[in-house]
Amino acid sequence: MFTPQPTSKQPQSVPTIKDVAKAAGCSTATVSRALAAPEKVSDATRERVNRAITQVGYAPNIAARNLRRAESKTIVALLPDISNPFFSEIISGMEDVAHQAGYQILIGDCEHDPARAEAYFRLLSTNQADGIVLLTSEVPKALVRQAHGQTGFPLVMACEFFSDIDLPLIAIDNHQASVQAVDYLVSLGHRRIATLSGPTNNPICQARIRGYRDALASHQLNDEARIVEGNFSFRSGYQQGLALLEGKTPRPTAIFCHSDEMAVGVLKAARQLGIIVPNQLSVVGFDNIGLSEYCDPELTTISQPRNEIGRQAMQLLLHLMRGEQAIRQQTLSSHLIVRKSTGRLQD
Amino acid sequence: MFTPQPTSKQPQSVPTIKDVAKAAGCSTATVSRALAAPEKVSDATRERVNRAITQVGYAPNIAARNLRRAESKTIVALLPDISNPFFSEIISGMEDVAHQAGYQILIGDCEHDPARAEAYFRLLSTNQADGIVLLTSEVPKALVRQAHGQTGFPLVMACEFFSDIDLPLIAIDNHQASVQAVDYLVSLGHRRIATLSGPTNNPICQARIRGYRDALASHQLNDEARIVEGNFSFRSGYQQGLALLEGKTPRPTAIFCHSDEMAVGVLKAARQLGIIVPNQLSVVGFDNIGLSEYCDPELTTISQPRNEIGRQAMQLLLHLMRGEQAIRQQTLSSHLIVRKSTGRLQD
DNA sequence: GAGCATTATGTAATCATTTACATTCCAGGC
DNA sequence: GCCTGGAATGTAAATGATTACATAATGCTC
Repeated sequence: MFTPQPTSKQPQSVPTIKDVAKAAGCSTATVSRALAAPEKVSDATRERVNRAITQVGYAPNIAARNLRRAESKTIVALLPDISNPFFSEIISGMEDVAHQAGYQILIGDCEHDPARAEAYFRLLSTNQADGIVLLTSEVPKALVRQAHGQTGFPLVMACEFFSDIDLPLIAIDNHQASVQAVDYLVSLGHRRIATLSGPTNNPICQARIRGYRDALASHQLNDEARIVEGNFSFRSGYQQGLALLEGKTPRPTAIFCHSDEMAVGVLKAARQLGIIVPNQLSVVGFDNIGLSEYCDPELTTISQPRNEIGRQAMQLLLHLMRGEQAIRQQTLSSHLIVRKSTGRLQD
Repeated sequence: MFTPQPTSKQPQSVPTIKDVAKAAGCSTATVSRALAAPEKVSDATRERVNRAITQVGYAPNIAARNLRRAESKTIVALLPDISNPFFSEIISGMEDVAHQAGYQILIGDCEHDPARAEAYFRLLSTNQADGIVLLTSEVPKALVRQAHGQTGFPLVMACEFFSDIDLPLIAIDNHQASVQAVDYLVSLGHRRIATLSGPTNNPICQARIRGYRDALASHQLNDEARIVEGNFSFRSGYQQGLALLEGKTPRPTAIFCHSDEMAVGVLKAARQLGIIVPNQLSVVGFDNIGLSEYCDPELTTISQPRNEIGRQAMQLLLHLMRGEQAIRQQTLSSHLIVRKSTGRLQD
C-alpha cells in the first residue's frame, strides 16, 4: 500500500488531525478516538493511526482541544511570594501529581497584590485554568467567598487557611506545632519565651500564637507572653530580633519564630548584640528550609512535610474536579527537629 | 430602548460574544472589533458594546481566541531548579514586562531532567506557548539546535548560555566578574586561592574558571590554581569545602564560590574545622541572594542585576516575536559587594 | 440464514472567536 | 444628480479537535 506524502498545499503548516486522517486512510473522528479512547478503535486501525501520526509529525492543537472540551488542563498555584523557598518543595509535590494526571501547573505569584490574585482567579472563568490551589490567605476574601458559594468550585487551600471560610484544606496543625515548640523550650528551663510571629492577621499565625499562649498557660507562664510581628523575611527577623533583645524589659531567653528566615535574622541580631546562641538565647524556626542546616548555629525548627502537602492538595483538587467524594480536610503531622540553636538555660 | 435579558435558553452558561452582540444590537464581528481594534468602530457603537459587555458579564473565551489567533500569550521560563532563590527575582522582572505586554509566564521547572525540558519545548509547537526564556543550559542540545535553525524562533537565553550555539542572550560577563573577585582577593594578599565551581560542563562555570585562571596568571599565580566542582547547593559547598580545607596539600587561604549557597556551605565547613573566616580564610560567593547579608560572617559576593536581566530578556523576546530588529546580545554589569567574609591575609 | 446486539467507523455539527469579503451608507467632488 | 472613496457594519468561513448521531460491519443465537 502506497501512502503519498501529505498533499502539500501548505508545505510549511503544522499538520492537523486531518493530515493524519488522510495518511491513515480514515476519518478525523477515528483519529481523535484512537488518541482519546484507544479501546474504541480496532487494533489494526489504531496501529495505522499511530504510524500516520509519527509519519506526518502530528501534535494535537491544544487550544482547539481546550475550546471543544471546555477545559485547560491547567491548575493555578497561588503563592504569596515566589522567592520564599518554603514553597518550592510544595510546588514540586503538586507538579508530580498534576503531571501524572495530565495537568500543568501555572504558578501565580501574587506579590501581596490583590489585583494579581484577582487576575489569577479570573483565569478560571475564562477557561484558562481548571482549578486553584491557594497557598496564601492574602487574597480578596470576596473572591474566595464567591468561589466557596458555588458547589464544586475547584479550589483547595494548602498550608494557609481562612478562619471564617471552610474550604477544603491540607495543612499541619499549627496550634499543636506551636505547643510542641514551646513545651520543648520550657523543658529546657526557659520561662521568658517570646514569639516572633508572621503577619498577625494571618490565620496560621493566629493559630500558632494561640498554641503559644496555650502552652505558656499550661506551664503557668501566661504573664511571660511576648509577641512581636514580622513578615517571615530575614530582614523583619533581624529588626524585630534587635527590638526584642536590646529592649529594657527583661530579655527573653528564647524566641520562637514563625519562619526559618526570621530565625536566621534573629541569629544575626543576637550576634550583633554579643548574645551567644544557644548559651544565652535559644531560637526556634519554622519550616525546615535548606538553609536551616547551614546557618550558625544550625537551627532547631519545625518541619512540615512540604512535598506531601503539595501532593495531597493536588490529589484533593483532582478529586473535587472529578466530582468524586473526598476527605475535605487533612491534617498532616509536623515535627520538631532539634539542632544547635536551642539549649538548656544557663544562669 | 428596551433591551431584553439575554434570551435564556441556557440560563447557566457563560455569556459569549453572541450574547453581547444581541444585547448591543450589532453583529459579533462588531463586538470583536470593538474589543480588538476600537478605532475601527464608531464611538456610539463602541459605547453600546461596552455597556452590553458589562451588562451580560462577558469575558472572552481565551481558548477560542488562542485557536483563532494561533497564539497563546504565554511565555515559558525554563529553570534548572525552582528552589534556587537566585531565579525568583529574575522571574519577577520578566513578569513585570510580560504582563505589561499582555503575556503570562509559565514557569517550567526542569529539575535537571531532559524529558521535562523537552515537554516544555513542545508547548511551542502545540501553540500552548509563544516563546521561551531559557535560564539553564541543562537542556537537550538537539532541541535548542533545532530551534536555532528556524529563523525567528522565539527563544532567548538569560544568565546561562551555550558555548557553541549563538542564541540571543542577556547576561553578565562571567569571565570579568571572576577576574574581579580574584583580583580583589589578590589585593588582600592571598595567593592560594581556590575556586569552588558549579558543574564544570556548564558554560558559565567554564567562563568563570577561565576568568579565575586568567586573573591568577596576570599575577603570576598560575601554579596556585585549584578547582573543585560542586552543584551550586549548600550541601556541595559544605562537602567540597571540607575537602579543600582538611586536605594535606597546603590549605587555600581564599575560596571563590560560584554560588552563595555553596559559599555558605564553605562557611559551615570552615566553622567545623575551627578555621576563622575571614582571619584565616576568605570566602567569596556569587549572586548576592538575600541570605548573603544574614549569614555569619556576611558574605562578600558578586551581585548580578537580576531584575534587570529578567526585564531585558523578556523585552528581547517580545521584540523577536514581533519580528522587530533588536540587539541580540546584551551584557549587563555585575559588581563585587564587599562584606565580612573576606579580609587581609594574616600570617 | 434471519434477527439482533455489538463494535467500528464516518458525517457533520459544535465549541467561541476572528477576519476576509461583501454590503451599506454617506460625504464630497464634479 | 452621479460617481467615487472611505468608513461602518454585517455575513459567513475558518481555526482544529471532539462527539452526537447515523451507518456499516461483524458476531452470535437459535
